[in-house]
Amino acid sequence: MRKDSRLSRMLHVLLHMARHDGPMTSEHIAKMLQTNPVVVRRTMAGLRDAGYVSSEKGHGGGWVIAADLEKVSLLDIHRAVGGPSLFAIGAEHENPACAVERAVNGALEDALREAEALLVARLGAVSLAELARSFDAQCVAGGWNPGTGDAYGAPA
Amino acid sequence: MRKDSRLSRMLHVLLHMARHDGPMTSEHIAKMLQTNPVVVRRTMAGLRDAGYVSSEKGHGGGWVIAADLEKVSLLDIHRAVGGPSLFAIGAEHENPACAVERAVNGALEDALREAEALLVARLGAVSLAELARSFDAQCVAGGWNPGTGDAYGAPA
DNA sequence: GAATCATGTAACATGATAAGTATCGTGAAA
DNA sequence: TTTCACGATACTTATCATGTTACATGATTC
Repeated sequence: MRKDSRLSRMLHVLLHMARHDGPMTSEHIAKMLQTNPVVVRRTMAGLRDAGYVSSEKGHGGGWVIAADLEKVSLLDIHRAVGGPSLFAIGAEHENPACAVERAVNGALEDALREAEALLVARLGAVSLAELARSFDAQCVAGGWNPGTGDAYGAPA
Repeated sequence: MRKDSRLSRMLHVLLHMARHDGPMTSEHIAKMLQTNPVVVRRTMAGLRDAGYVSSEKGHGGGWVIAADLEKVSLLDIHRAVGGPSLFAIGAEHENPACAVERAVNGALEDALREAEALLVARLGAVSLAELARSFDAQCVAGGWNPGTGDAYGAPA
């Protein structure tokens, strides 16, 4: 099953926006993500509704960050893009009549619940600002300075 | 996206088989799962290849358990049905050229890896026999005796 | 105010994958 | 030899993120 990459993509965009002066257009962002401007607008609409970014039309318009990155976690972004189910596996029926099936589903859901709690905790513990700082630290450790420009010509 | 229910379904089937004398036909199993016999054969083929069940053709044929349930974990079943990806989210590109994207993916993958390790540990720690016993215990606690027959007429 | 730029939105196509279905072949038991 | 049950193939369906086209709306520039 193809994976939902909205969270990953939005984090990618937000980090670029953080080190970018002025608005970024959907067109520009789409090139970064190697996709279509409409996909960008569609996905970023969730971030706008949550107040993390804002958008302006017309000349000089585009997207800008509208929140304190220290106060927004990866989990917040996950939820802003729709908070899709984290897992690809699950039970077929919600409330099965069969007692065996209920027992099986209960056991599986226990395990999934634990894993989800861990994942939610991890995503909730990291702010966008921290993620940006850890990127900067990686750059220094790697011996090159990304400066303040876009970094998508960076060495592999 | 619709969730992969193969693990859940196979656990359901195996517990019924454990409390059932003689082979169970794909038709019979399909009714339990509210699906089609072909889907049953397709999914159970993985269990057969792994040696957890065996199948016989002709009169009196069907599926029987072929392994010690104490020695088969939920994780084993997950792998036998194809071991599909556990998560519904992930990164878009495997090895992005963009350094920011690599940093984002790395952070996400760290969190996912932890959650996956926990989930794998939980599924690996429970044997089918334990799952069957916990079902029996639930029955007793609920004040009714499922006996040795099929239990899918059990009270909700 | 006309042209241009950029977002907003609707509608439809695509891709991937589990699941559902129909059909025929094969082998075993009665 | 008839029936039963699995094995295998091919095709369809359902779902949903993603991709794409087209057009409307609003803001800036001239």
